[in-house]
Amino acid sequence: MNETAVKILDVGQELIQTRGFTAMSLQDIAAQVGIKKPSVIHHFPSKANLGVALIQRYRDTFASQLDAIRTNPDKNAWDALEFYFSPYLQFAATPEKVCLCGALSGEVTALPEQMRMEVKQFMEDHQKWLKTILRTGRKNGELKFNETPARLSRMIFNTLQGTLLVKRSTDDMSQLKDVIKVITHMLK
Amino acid sequence: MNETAVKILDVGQELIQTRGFTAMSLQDIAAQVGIKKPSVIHHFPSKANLGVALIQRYRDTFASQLDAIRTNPDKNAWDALEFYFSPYLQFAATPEKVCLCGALSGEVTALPEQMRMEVKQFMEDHQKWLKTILRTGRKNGELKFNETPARLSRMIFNTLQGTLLVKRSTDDMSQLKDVIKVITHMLK
DNA sequence: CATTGACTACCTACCGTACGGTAGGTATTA
DNA sequence: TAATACCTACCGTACGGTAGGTAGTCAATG
Repeated sequence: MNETAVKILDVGQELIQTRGFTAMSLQDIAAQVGIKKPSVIHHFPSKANLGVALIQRYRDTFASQLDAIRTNPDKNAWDALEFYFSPYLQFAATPEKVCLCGALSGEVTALPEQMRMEVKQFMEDHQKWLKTILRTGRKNGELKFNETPARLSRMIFNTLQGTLLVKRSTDDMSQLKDVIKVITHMLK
Repeated sequence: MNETAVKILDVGQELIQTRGFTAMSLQDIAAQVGIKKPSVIHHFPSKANLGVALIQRYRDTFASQLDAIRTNPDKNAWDALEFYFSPYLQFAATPEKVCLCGALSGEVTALPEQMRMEVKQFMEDHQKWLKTILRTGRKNGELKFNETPARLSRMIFNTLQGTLLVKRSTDDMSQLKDVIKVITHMLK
């Protein structure tokens, strides 16, 4: 993957996170990268293909980072959770960015099927990772809660995703801080 | 508001809830209503105007129903909450429908400003209503929780919105049921 | 060592399609 | 007669994508 292709993915991802896939055009991407529209197609054979590549990269980046912290014996459950919250806090610090897959979830039925599958996989990955952290964290006595880890992991993931979207729509940064506080209290 | 205009709003709302605003065309609406595209414009001067009218109607319908149950002395906090959950459960029972404003939240920055304002107002209305229910419910001893009503109302609303979107993307109905269970346990 | 051929990255020019919206007309009703 | 609801025909624009060409890189070869 060469430099231009990476730039295309970067710009495309940012545009989806801020505007959505349907509302983003190849022309928009080309302009921000500094090339012409057909050159985008030269690197990715279609918009759908670009979309898939972009989610895959996003998924992989998360997967390797989350895996690293999960298997690191120096990191406990609270370290892992704090790490997990950090990208949400980073998105929320911008005026318009949300999670890539959260952004896509609103128009998921208008997406090519391969993209739908990637979005689904992303969500299942994250819920599964959270479930593992919750289960082992409770076993170690670091976390305390009465729900099943499966249910609680869904609650946490869905809340964070929903909160980013609501935060952007209401332009109210305290949404995310409030929600993370509640989640934290639920685990003590 | 005549019959055709109402049908246009109905179809438009359904299309946004299932596909999104950007991905929905006036032609799509016309076809499902059984008229031609310029006739849609005859009833609503622009797509943006239609979008605004549609959210306003959605907001008003919720507002009057939520107000009715809030001020009804025969209904307690649990009645109100159960009532509030019901539309989410109805949406989740379909394969593709989410909350109108949840659907729009993913592409909010690509929307005309008036629509953005309506979406924002919807979310603030709902969070405020939930806050009131939580506060008075705790005062009456019906609900028990340690968070502030403000924080918890945000958590609940954002979770329900996020869960509908995740449910549709993952095609997993149990997402919503799990989350409602967790919310219920949090209030007991 | 110079020439060639294959490959890559990028371009201009263009295609068909679909979009939101307009102009202007007809039929119906009050 | 005036207003409403609807139509056909059309406009300009923007979209995703294609065709075909240019300039540069680089390895193989006479």
